[in-house]
Amino acid sequence: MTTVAPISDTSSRILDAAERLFMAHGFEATTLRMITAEAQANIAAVNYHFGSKEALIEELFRRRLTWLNEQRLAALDRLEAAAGDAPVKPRQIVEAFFGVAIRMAADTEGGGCNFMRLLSRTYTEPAEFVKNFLAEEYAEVLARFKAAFFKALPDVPQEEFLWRFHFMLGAMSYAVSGADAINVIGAGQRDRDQAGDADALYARLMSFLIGGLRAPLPERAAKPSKKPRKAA
Amino acid sequence: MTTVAPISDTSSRILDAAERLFMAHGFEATTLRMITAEAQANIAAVNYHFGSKEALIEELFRRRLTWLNEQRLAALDRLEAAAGDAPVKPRQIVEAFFGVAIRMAADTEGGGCNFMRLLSRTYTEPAEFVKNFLAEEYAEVLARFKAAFFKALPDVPQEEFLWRFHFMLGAMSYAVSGADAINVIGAGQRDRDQAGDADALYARLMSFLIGGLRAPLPERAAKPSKKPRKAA
DNA sequence: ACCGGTTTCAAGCGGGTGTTTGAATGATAC
DNA sequence: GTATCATTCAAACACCCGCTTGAAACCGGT
Repeated sequence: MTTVAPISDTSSRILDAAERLFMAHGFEATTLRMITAEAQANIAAVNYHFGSKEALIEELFRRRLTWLNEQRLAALDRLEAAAGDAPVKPRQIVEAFFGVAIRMAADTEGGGCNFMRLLSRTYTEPAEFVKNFLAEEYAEVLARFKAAFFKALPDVPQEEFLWRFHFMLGAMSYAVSGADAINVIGAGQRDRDQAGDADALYARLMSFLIGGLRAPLPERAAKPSKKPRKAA
Repeated sequence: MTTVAPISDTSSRILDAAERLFMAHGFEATTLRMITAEAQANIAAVNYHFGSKEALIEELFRRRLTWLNEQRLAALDRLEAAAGDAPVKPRQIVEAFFGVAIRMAADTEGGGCNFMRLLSRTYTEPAEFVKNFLAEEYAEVLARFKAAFFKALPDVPQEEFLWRFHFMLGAMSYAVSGADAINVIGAGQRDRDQAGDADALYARLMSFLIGGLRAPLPERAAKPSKKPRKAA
């Protein structure tokens, strides 16, 4: 049920363990020894199969991210084919981009859940090589979706839209890493209805994203940046 | 111009350096030797003044976060006093909570900028002790703001609102850590108008947040979670 | 049965980590 | 001037890191 055919038993066991542990502890705090212990492999296996810890991380992202972005592009292709020359509706583009991701985040058995939470956190990761790698992996899909959005929202200045897209990514990031984090703001006492969770989260996030995307444009310099607005 | 009176020269130099370096490289990848080198202090000074690396991190958050949350509570106090028994308008509550943060993120001289970007990233940080610490520090301010929101949005189910609040936190997180990350999605070629940036970002984020917060409620189970919706 | 190539393994490498120590230094009070 | 305290410092501590090594184990083909 994994996304990708296993190259070797050991190396895919390592990838799965790494995915889980990186998600749980972060890149730096997760050691190769933790990974190989969980994968029941020798520590030398990592360097044998991947070459280095960095290369392991890149391979880990590649095996899921290419599939994820292919799905996104395929969804966009379908939408654009169906729309002909007319622009695709913004909501549909949003669904094509974020829907695939949310669906992957709901996959608890195949491990897509772990990966999506890792990916979300990684978008703001400081490590240089990760940033460069992600920028490269995302280049095509971002170009396509940006173009589609620009066409679908001709009345929104492009820079304004790029920020809103950025905000949407942030909201999605928190959405998928949220099953834990939502406890921080104190919704923990709710019993989680496991099954409906994914659909409900999807619907919630979509409403929020569309609402934000279609919000009225801010009047420039709306508020003074100093604080002394005394009362309402 | 720092937020807090320096306990000792050395210890506040260490805190400032740590803030900058943690922001740039993350907690694990930043070593005490890097910090003390930048702060022009001996490496033993960290353990002398703070006790451990963990304690340094906690102190680093404490000195900014208490001030930040006091400002938030004071802003909410003013709003509630002005409103009397009537509920405060949602937009004002959003501004009280996120406005202070955005303003702090715009403070490049005092280092508030570094801190806010660090804080944003930390909300999804895996390290256990950080999560616990943050949950404790946020407890009061979250309780107050949640109550205010519930009162201001009686037509929104509380669980629905909590998720939207979570999404808003995500959007803000990306907003403040975005000056870098926005380059990933390719807005880099824009020349950044340094001065107006903070105000413009504030206005943009507010529009987006309010739009998302006030979006129509999702009809439950809006979409099938399987993917075979063939075309538009 | 023997071989060539792939994979696993225990052990070890150089180096960096957070933390500790005990002496040197500085400042303050009597 | 000397005793007292807080602070700084160089050096070392024990430990763990990512990575390498060279030999052992496995395995299909002939």
